[in-house]
Amino acid sequence: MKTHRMSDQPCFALYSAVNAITRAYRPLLDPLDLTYTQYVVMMTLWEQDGVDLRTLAERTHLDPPTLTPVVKRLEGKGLLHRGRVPGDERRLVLTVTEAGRRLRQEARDVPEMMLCQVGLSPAEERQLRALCDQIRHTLATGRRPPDAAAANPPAGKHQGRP
Amino acid sequence: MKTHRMSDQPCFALYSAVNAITRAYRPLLDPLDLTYTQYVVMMTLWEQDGVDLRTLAERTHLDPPTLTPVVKRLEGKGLLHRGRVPGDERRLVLTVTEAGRRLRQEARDVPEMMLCQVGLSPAEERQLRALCDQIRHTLATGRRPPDAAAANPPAGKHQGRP
DNA sequence: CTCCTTCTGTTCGCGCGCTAATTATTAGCG
DNA sequence: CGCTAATAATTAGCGCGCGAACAGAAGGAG
Repeated sequence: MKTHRMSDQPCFALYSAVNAITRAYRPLLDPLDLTYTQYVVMMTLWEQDGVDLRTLAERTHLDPPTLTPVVKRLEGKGLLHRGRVPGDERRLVLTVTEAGRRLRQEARDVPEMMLCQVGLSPAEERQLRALCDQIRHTLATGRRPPDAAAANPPAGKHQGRP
Repeated sequence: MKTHRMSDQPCFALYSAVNAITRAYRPLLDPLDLTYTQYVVMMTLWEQDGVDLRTLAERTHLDPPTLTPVVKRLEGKGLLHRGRVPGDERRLVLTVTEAGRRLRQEARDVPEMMLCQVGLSPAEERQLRALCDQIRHTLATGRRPPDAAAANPPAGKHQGRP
């Protein structure tokens, strides 16, 4: 019988690391009056706004029911505008306001400060990002990406689909 | 100016991967009537019970205010007992019940099924665990572990402490 | 013994993150 | 045109995860 110790589980390591990162982000984001999720949403909209809620959900990998209250709070802070597509009253149009663009300048050093706090080398960052993206992709599609399947055979016998 | 695209941020990759993992765990844990956090707590107590809340908090890397309602729900399901140290009414003693031990058998395949779903090779698992443990340790102690500091110089100039 | 400090656990308040159900609007089809 | 199906967003309900404030028991100095 294998160990099955909690500390040996990669998922638990990930889970604990993310909790630690969220704690570490708080002091950086408190001066901006943002939570980490709100920061993720703003960062996504800074890249490209004028999108609807579903598009935002796909780009953040979050669900619409999670995002609805988040964007409402961000609208309440005056950082974005929740409009509707003219001609289709169902679809939202999320637009960053002038205040939201100003906040972008205040937040411009956050990613680099965060990277330094987690203390990874550039090579380790790339490794970690690749592994996490692979996990997310595998779980989202239900199978491994074809290129990784050849190079790195998975561990056990409980394949999700044969 | 560097990219600062959301998809380039290792922290965002971690955050999204953990959300995906939590979603993936749900169908595995629903038959056991456990959430992922409850599963983590039970797994930790299966390793060693008879501990107090602070010890459980250290081993799960969670806070007492998070764990109090979790262990109360687990007690409500009859999986563990919340007693007090005789002679020190402050300290809890968390003990797995007979039903809790039975659940351990039902849950014995969960870790392996989970590992297969995330689709990592054993080597990738080790890499990921090492990176996550390093992040958590760095953020918890405020500096990098001495061995890693020599081998992998960190990226930028915003060192938390000089 | 009494005050005061320390330690353990709990409560409070807020913001996610998700599933399921609901509402409102549009598209499609006869 | 009118009915139905679809689509987009929201609401409802639950369980974290955490900082801050609190309650109560134990320990220690005078």
